[in-house]
Amino acid sequence: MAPRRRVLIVDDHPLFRDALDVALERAMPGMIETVHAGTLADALEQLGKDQFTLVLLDLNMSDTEGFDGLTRLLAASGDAKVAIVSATESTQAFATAKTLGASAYLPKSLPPKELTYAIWAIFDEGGWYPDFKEEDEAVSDAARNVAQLTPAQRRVLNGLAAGLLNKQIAYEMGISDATVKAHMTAIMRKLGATNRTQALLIYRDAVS
Amino acid sequence: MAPRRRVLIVDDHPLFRDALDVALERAMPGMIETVHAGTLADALEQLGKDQFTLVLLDLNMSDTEGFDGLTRLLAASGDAKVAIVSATESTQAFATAKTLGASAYLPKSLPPKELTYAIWAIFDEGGWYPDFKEEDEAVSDAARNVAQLTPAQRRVLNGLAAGLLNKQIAYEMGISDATVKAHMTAIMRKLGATNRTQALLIYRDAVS
DNA sequence: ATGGGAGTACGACGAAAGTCGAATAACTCG
DNA sequence: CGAGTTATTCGACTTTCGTCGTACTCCCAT
Repeated sequence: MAPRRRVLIVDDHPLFRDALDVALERAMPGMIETVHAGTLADALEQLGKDQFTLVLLDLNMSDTEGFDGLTRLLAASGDAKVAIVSATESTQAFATAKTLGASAYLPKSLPPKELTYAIWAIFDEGGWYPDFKEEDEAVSDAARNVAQLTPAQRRVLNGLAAGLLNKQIAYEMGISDATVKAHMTAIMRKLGATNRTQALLIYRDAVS
Repeated sequence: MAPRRRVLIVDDHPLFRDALDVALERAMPGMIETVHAGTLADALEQLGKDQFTLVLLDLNMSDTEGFDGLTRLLAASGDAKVAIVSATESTQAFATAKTLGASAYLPKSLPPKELTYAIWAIFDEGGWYPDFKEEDEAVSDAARNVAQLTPAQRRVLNGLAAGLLNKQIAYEMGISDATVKAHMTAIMRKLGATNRTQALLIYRDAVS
């Protein structure tokens, strides 16, 4: 008999966490033990306390916007695989998640049967992605550039994508705005932009 | 017998102008007289000289980016209807074109038969649009806000969407950067943004 | 004609963004 | 363990942005 699996479900919507619970139970009855986390902070705390086999992360959380949470979770997850659950289902989003290191990408629109199959694939084959062909060079370029940002830079970039001032980003991150500016400079260099507007355009292109 | 129709084809790609020529001829053999324009400046000049029944405008021209050309053309077109021909086919683009006053929107991917039908519809019913349901409130809101921008403001906004500095936009428009800033302030007020980053996000949301 | 009301244009000033250099921590690799 | 690399942090300067007041034009409505 296979070992019991511990899965951390990270989603700010309790109903949706339950839905994922049910889906996991249906896919592997009695084999899975789940822990719920309603915020990213919660999730990171749980990961610090216990070992998990898999983390299911909702990308569109109020706590953490975009791919910021993914990298932070990946950094803290140790051996656990991280699977994205998201309402957005563009090939760019798939590609970015894959490049960043997510093991799977489960669109919320996925039919129950395919979801079950995807869960099997995650445990048996190490991952699962929707069918998509790797996009043209330009798109992968942008995604690759975004992928090589550091966690702090990614958080700054998310602030930018929310239309925030450096000062506001600094407050949210608990650092000085001088630091945010330094991060912003690094971001622009890595993305090949000369100002924040261009950086935003490139970023939107990569993750849209 | 119906009167002869004069159509102005505005596209910087000669091959594509010819293709539209052929499509028009196939839809209404012997009924249509066309004039070609390779740039927006050309088109405006032609509109000044002659009367036209219809103007076919390519949105993605090197001369004029985005919906800026559309409003300028609408202002100069007098009685002529203006139909958009474009490679982008998002509902937002349709909605924005419609709100700005374009009579039709012809995606380049349109099959020949439907294109023929669309041309008939433009002349007989006054317009044609791809099937799309009016999007949720927020999107229409953004489109409506973009629609109420003045021509100069629209050109500034296009510069912003290209990632340009105010100084660069000023050079392209042949005005001082102080004026560009004034336009930018007006744009942000109309779009409900507090800085250029937010303005860009709202704009991208409206026309993506 | 004359008085709004837009639209466009500009200068000046305070605020925000971006650059440069430098210091500290954390991590890797021989 | 020490050396080198990278991430993060910040302060000081310069450049760019955004606001405010103002002026000029055009239009059209009373």
